[in-house]
Amino acid sequence: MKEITSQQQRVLDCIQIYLKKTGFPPTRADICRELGFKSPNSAETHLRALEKKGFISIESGASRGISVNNQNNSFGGDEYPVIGLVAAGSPTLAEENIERTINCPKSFFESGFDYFLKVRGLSMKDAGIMEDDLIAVKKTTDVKNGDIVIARLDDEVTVKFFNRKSSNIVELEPANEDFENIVINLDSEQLHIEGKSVGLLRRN
Amino acid sequence: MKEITSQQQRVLDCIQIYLKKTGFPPTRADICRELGFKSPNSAETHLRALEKKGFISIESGASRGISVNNQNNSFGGDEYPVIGLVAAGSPTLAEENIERTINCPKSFFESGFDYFLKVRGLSMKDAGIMEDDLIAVKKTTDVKNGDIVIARLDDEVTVKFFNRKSSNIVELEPANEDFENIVINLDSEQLHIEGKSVGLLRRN
DNA sequence: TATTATACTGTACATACATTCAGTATTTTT
DNA sequence: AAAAATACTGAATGTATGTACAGTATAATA
Repeated sequence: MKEITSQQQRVLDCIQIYLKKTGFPPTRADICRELGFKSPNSAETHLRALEKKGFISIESGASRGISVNNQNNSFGGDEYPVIGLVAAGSPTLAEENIERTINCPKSFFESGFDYFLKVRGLSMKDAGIMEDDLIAVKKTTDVKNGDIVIARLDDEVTVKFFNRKSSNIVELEPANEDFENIVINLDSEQLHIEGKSVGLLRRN
Repeated sequence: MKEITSQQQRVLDCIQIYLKKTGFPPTRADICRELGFKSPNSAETHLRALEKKGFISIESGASRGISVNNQNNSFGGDEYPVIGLVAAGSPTLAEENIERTINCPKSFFESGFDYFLKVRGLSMKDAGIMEDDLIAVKKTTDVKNGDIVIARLDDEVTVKFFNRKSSNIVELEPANEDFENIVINLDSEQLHIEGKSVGLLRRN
């Protein structure tokens, strides 16, 4: 792979952006429109240069027959928000709570998921959940005993094991002996199940 | 999303396969060729039906202007092997050691990685690494003290903290008080560093 | 029973597009 | 100093391609 010029990089970027936006590659005219060229041959020569250098492949005669050879791009998946687990306040998908996004396929965690929750504290450390880990959360209220749930009590959001003791008693159990069980009487207290953990992602 | 007929499913599959193979969507004629239709209008009507039902979008007038709306496909990334951490034997990429593969972008773990290693045992549990977790391994021998490394002693492969005590003494430290440090004298013993952990993936 | 959706073949046509040729100019390499 | 690569404009052309129109036939709905 030879080195790329700045203009060729612009054209390559243009192709990638167009692909992500529309789902199919641009025509020569599309590239001209995006980059301000006035002749389709401007795009053509850049494309041929990119092909010669190995960055793209061009199917001869086919309209929009451009494919980007470089496969380590993160295109193709969705952007999933990373939400900080703040001590107070619910983990909503409001923009101000989104720290950043991560690109990965929806099917990455088996049952699908909705967002990543960034973990604070060590209350679940014996379950292998450490500070700054990202929990893949599936929004659901359908949880079973033993599930790791994202629960909200008033404005406090927490990650704990779910354990229904009786029809009106739920225990939220940490996985760390330094922390106490939280016993909730549903008759007198409000418990919101935001979702449950379906996976975990840690990036060193 | 209404229900799809079997023929429409065939056309949709055809589009996805064509996309994966070539990087751009098929023409009506391409679909006919793939599925044995003799008139481009056969493809056209199926496409319009798929559009009406919401499975695809069609950019009017644009050649190959088909985009698949369903985004939970895992296309676009690479396939990374998952290697079982057997008590004896090195974690090679030989086919017999590959349990399965996972599709994700190379850039998913910041510095890039080479394969997933499936964890056996709890020797690193206080580092949040549990049984059956998948460690993203980057093949390298460039490791620093405190890195979690995949090390091989004779035929024994293990995941531990790396700690170089002196020029010829290396300690491999577990993150579990039930396990002992492994002290290696490089003068008398062979230590192979297979790589280091750059991330972790857990799927419930 | 009439209507709509599905599932095709076959022909035709305007235009969307790739591609070539002819220039001009600057920079880089040999 | 010559050659090759880069970076464009502008015009021209053949064909690749979307799409409409005209049929035929069967199954599913209303």
